[in-house]
Amino acid sequence: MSKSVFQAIADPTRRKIIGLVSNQSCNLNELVSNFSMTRPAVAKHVKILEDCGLLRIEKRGRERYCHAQLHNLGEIALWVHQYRRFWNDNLDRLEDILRNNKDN
Amino acid sequence: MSKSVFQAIADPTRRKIIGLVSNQSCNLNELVSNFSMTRPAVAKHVKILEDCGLLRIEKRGRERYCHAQLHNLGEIALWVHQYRRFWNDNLDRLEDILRNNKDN
DNA sequence: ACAATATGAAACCTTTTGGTTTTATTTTGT
DNA sequence: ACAAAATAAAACCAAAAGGTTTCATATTGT
Repeated sequence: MSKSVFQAIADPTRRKIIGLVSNQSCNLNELVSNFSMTRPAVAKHVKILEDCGLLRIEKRGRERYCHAQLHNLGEIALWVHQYRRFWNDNLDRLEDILRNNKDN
Repeated sequence: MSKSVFQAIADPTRRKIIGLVSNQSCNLNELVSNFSMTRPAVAKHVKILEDCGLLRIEKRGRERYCHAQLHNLGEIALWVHQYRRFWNDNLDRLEDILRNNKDN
């Protein structure tokens, strides 16, 4: 069963994977070298990220290149966004400013 | 052991609780009436949210009022924010606009 | 051709998670 | 005073999560 994006980013290892591939696409072994766990463990996390669309796997010979594909994080951004008044009033001001510059 | 905010919002029930109390503070029983699970189950979720600072419990007689306290969501917003270019280029423009209006 | 490389997949294990039922405690209304 | 209400807390349980080891498969370099 495929997880939600919320569940996907709940795990620190997966967030680190996202950080790594967002910086530079790489294959599984390169990813693994950044962690102190076995390759199958990292592979599972990659699979989960792929399943929920946060990662794209490009088959290149015997290697699999992992590319960040993070537009689904928009769902998180949207959800958090509705509560922004709880921690940052300035963001409301920012929206006002955007509205006033609509015609730029 | 207290969970991370990322873990806290991974569960749909907890996100719903956040939605409910952000709209209006209420006690446990009022919360429970919104779910088809037992009160102890909801109470556990509330406890988790309280532990990671997303909920404030006000003791009022024999009741416990739950208030949203969502500034810790800023951590999520910040994390997601760094990847915004992956799903919405307009937000970069928004930042530019903000910069240009710095002295307003 | 074939050893080495990069990976997938299955079987297994332990801990965590999300739920339940049961019991106890504190506060309130009459 | 005392029954009802609101909750806390503990014991328990099944399923999911996160890891491991082991084995199989496809691709590459020499």
